[in-house]
Amino acid sequence: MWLTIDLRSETAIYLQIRDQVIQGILLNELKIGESLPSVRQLAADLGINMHTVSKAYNLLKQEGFIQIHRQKGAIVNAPNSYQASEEYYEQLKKAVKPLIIESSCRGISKGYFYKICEQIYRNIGLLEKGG
Amino acid sequence: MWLTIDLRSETAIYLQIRDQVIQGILLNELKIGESLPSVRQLAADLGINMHTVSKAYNLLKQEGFIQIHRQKGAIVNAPNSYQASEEYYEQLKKAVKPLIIESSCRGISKGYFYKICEQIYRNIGLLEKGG
DNA sequence: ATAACTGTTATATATTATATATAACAGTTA
DNA sequence: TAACTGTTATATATAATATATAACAGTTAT
Repeated sequence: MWLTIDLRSETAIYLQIRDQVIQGILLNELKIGESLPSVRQLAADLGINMHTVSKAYNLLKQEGFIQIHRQKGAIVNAPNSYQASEEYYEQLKKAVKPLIIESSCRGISKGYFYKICEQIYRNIGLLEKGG
Repeated sequence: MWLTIDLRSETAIYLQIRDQVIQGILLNELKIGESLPSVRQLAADLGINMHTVSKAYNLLKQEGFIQIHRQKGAIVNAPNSYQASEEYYEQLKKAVKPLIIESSCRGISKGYFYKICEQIYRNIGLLEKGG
């Protein structure tokens, strides 16, 4: 299973699932039209409650990443369904800003911040399959 | 007062205070050795509870940004007290990574992501005084 | 000395978010 | 008919956040 969770993490379980599904889509581990495990199946695999998985799936649906069919289950959407919107740009800015402010305050230069980002991008690139 | 809070924000009040104090330090609105308002004073100004302010101050103390003296109040530390540590680098990476992953998944290129960061850095630079 | 101010501690309460536990429902598929 | 979907409902537990009072111990100004 490509999905793992950390029960001791400060990040809520349903958000960990959400983030990893998004990562799976980016890395092409989850392809367009592909089905995610059923809420019961994934919950059993991870040893958590069904409703926690359901919460993650519904969030992903609300954000456009997947569709949920009553019978077919959760299916990965095409990229146009979750293309960055103006609203998302603002949300992203609001999320990045305090990180830049604190890191700057702690003496991390712009160049070094970008270096850290480069590491992350490189790390994603290495994981990415079939470009 | 240079500090404002948004009660409807998803960000906890005590974290909003923390973030703005850090921003104040970065922008030199708060100088080394300068005192922050007392917990009671700031709470009254913001129309919130004393303990919420106290929680923010204690977090800032724990992170090295300020010192708290029983009588003198909360005093801004010198930069060496909150210089980025190896632990902080890891924390920063962990915070930035999901943002890069989601934005990439939503079709935002590395170049555009940096453009957004540039906007933020420029915005900070414009606000910065006597840098 | 007294009053006014510090941060701290303690106790109690309320709300919200997160997570779990069961159970049942309605529809599909084998 | 049996086994599987997501969904809905109800109930409970825990933790985080925020507030409300009250008191304590030490400093500072009057």
